Formats: sequence, structure tokens, C-alpha cells
Amino acid sequence: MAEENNNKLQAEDKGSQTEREEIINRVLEQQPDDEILYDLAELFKVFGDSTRIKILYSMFEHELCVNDIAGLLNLSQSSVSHQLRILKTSKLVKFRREGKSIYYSLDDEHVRAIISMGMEHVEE
Amino acid sequence: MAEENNNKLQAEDKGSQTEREEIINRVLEQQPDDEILYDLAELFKVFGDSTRIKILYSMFEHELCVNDIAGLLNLSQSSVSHQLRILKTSKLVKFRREGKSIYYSLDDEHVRAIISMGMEHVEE
DNA sequence: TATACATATGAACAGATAATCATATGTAAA
DNA sequence: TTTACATATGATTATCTGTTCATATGTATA
Repeated sequence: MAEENNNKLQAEDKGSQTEREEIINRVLEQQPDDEILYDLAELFKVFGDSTRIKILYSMFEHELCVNDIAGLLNLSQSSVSHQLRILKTSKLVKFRREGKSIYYSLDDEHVRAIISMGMEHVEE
Repeated sequence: MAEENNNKLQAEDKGSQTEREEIINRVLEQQPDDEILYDLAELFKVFGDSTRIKILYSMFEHELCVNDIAGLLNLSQSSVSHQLRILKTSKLVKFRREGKSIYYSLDDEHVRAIISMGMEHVEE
């Protein structure tokens, strides 16, 4: 995608834009770069799978290891591991090793905040 | 919250659960129903597409009609209309008719809040 | 070292989904 | 009513994505 759409409507010979043109120009100015909006969508996409949401929610209060999660949620070890990789890549979870196990937990308060906010909308 | 005995993995002959079992039980108790988590994932899924995010963001301050959006974002009318339908269904946008045009806008502050929260995470 | 346990990963397949195209519906003005 | 404009929608297609299966890597213990 290389199309940059900075088609800002210039004021014409009449000397002033219409109300509507002004609004459209303001929207164009305030719109973040495509790249940022792409990243934003990618972030939400990670939250947008029920398996990953279940996994995230299970870690809401406590760190858990892969087998804990798989057991709790009735998921295969492989599936959990694949999803945790995605969550790691997106910086939504962090982890630490202890012996043979690896304990995962939510990366920061942001993650909790985003989930909570979505929860409010859903529970309406 | 004091140490309460719960019913899941009730203490066995030894008289008490392990620390680990207690944690796992607590997670199980606190986990919302699958149905709710499914809806939550569905909600985030809607935010999880860059076209829809662009559309939502374009309406951050002002209502816009379909053609406005298509023009602003360089998208086909059909594509915008399809996506708006999804946004309508998810209650993320509302709309009103005025003559031949239909003006769409964000449905409530929740939507703005969720986007803003995600934005913070992305901009780190 | 050999074995068992815990987690990660690659490949393949099935299901989901967004864009496009063609067309339909709805609205207003001539 | 005819025409033009604005939006919606169904079908098709190409792409993306999550799960599974098999296997690999990593770690501790006998």
C-alpha cells in the first residue's frame, strides 16, 4: 500500500471552504498515519480470538505455566503454546522460567485495562 | 480476602490443598463464562481490521456519510458499506438519515475509550 | 547418560473473512 | 415517472488464521 491520500481540499477562489469541506479537512488532518492504524488493528486482532482471550483472562490475577493453562481451559498444549507465542510477540504477556516450567503473566496494566474496557461494553 | 476453603478441589485426606491448587481453583472461579469471553473476542475482532479502524477513527470527532468516508480513506463505496454494517451490528456506530445521505458516528464514549487505550499501547 | 517432563515449532488442512463486482434498494429532484 | 445520486447487499474469490499432528528443543532427575 503506497497510496498516500493527502487530498486535502484547498480553499478555492471564493476565499473560504464550505462547512463540510472544513470538517473533511479536519478529519484528514487528525487521522493518524496508516502505519499506526495498522498497528492498532494488529493489536486488537490479538485480542480478537476467543482462545487468546481465555488465556489472557486466566492470567488476570496470577501467573500460570503452559500446562496449567491447557488444563484449565481444556486446550491442547500445542495450541496454548502457539497462542502464547503470538501474545509474547505482541508484548501482551511476559514470562519467566522456573525449572522445567515457564510461567506466563500479563505484561502490564494496559492489557488489563483494555480487557476491562471491552468487558464493560460486552456486559451492557 | 482471607483464606477460604472452596469447593473445587476440596481438601483431601491430608487436610489442605497445595498453594498451586488453590491458585488454579481461584482462576477457575474467576474465569467468566465462555459465552462472555466469546462475545469479548468478537468485539475486539471488530476493532481488529485496519479498514474498520480507519473508518472508526475517521468518525472520532464528526459524523460522516458513506461517501465521505470512502473518499477520505480511498476505499470503495461497497467496502465501506460492508464494514459499516459490521460496525452497526456490533453497536459501535450509530446513524441517521438526512436526505439521500446517511450519517454515521461512533455509538458512545466506550468506543472512543477502547480505541484510545489501544492507541496508548501502540504508541509506546 | 538415559529418561521423563515441559514447552516450542514446522507443516498441512479447514474454516473464516475482506475486497470486488454486479445489482438492488431507497431517496430526491427534474 | 424518469433520472441521478447514495447506500446496501449477495456471490465469488483469494487470503489469512487457528488447530492438529508430529517432532524438536530444553531442563531436571535417576
